[in-house]
Amino acid sequence: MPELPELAAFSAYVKTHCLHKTITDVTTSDSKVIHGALSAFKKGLIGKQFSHTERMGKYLVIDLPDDKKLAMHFGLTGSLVYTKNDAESVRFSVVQFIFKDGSVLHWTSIRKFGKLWLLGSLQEDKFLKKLGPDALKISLAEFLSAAEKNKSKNCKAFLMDQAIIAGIGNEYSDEILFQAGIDPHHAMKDLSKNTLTILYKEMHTVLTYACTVRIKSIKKNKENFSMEKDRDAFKASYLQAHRHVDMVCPKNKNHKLKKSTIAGRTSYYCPEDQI
DNA sequence: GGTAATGTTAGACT
DNA sequence: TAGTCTAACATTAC
Repeated sequence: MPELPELAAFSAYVKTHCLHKTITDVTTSDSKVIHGALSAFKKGLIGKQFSHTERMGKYLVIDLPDDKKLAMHFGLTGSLVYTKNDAESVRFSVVQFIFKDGSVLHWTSIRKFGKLWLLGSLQEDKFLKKLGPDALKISLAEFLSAAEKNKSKNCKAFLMDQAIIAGIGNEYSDEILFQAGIDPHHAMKDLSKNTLTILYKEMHTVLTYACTVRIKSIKKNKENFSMEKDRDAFKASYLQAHRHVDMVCPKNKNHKLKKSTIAGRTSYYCPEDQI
């Protein structure tokens, strides 16, 4: 689930609860999610403070002293949960950052596909280095030129390719294509310049709106927020509330959504409104 | 109990 | 060679 808007919410969450507090310990129930040796990871964090955090695509990058950084990726099922004390048990908590005041930031994950690692600079990391421009920062000109370079690529695969545009995953690619009225089966070369411009604009509109929804819900819940429970937070004209649920097209109640595998992923779309 | 699941990557394939 | 596609990863929920 964690795509660009969720990452924006995680970033806001860390800023609200975790900055400028000394880390007294780092514990984990499964060190394989930590890149490199656990001892080095702990050593790099204990006694330090988070000074700032930013989202980069689907990665969260937290600043530490001396230009060091902590990077997190959430995989399919990752989240963050902050608790005021270390006695509270948190479901699927895998890594715990314990602060001096007794509060804890839990990096949670059901399937443990995500990863955490320390890096000296952004440039040294092979994953971050491979990221394309952020979906909310890419210009229309860059977007159009990327479309030209990836003519034969399927449009949904294009949106989800982190090396082309960073931050979009399966759910939001469906939502963006739905709002743009584009059939997800198309290759990029099938789309006119005019259609590509609509796609670009919808990418912005959908992601910006989703960011406000996610940030609002993370603030409302303060601690222990869950995004899964918040599907209904999206307005009715969005696919979010209908996929998986009633399968009714938000644009026309007489249309039924279709589920099929496109670009290797489970996709939901309206065969009548997306052409 | 079988199946699918919101991400990424290595390796296979064309 | 380069672009594109598929299987695998680990675990849970339905």
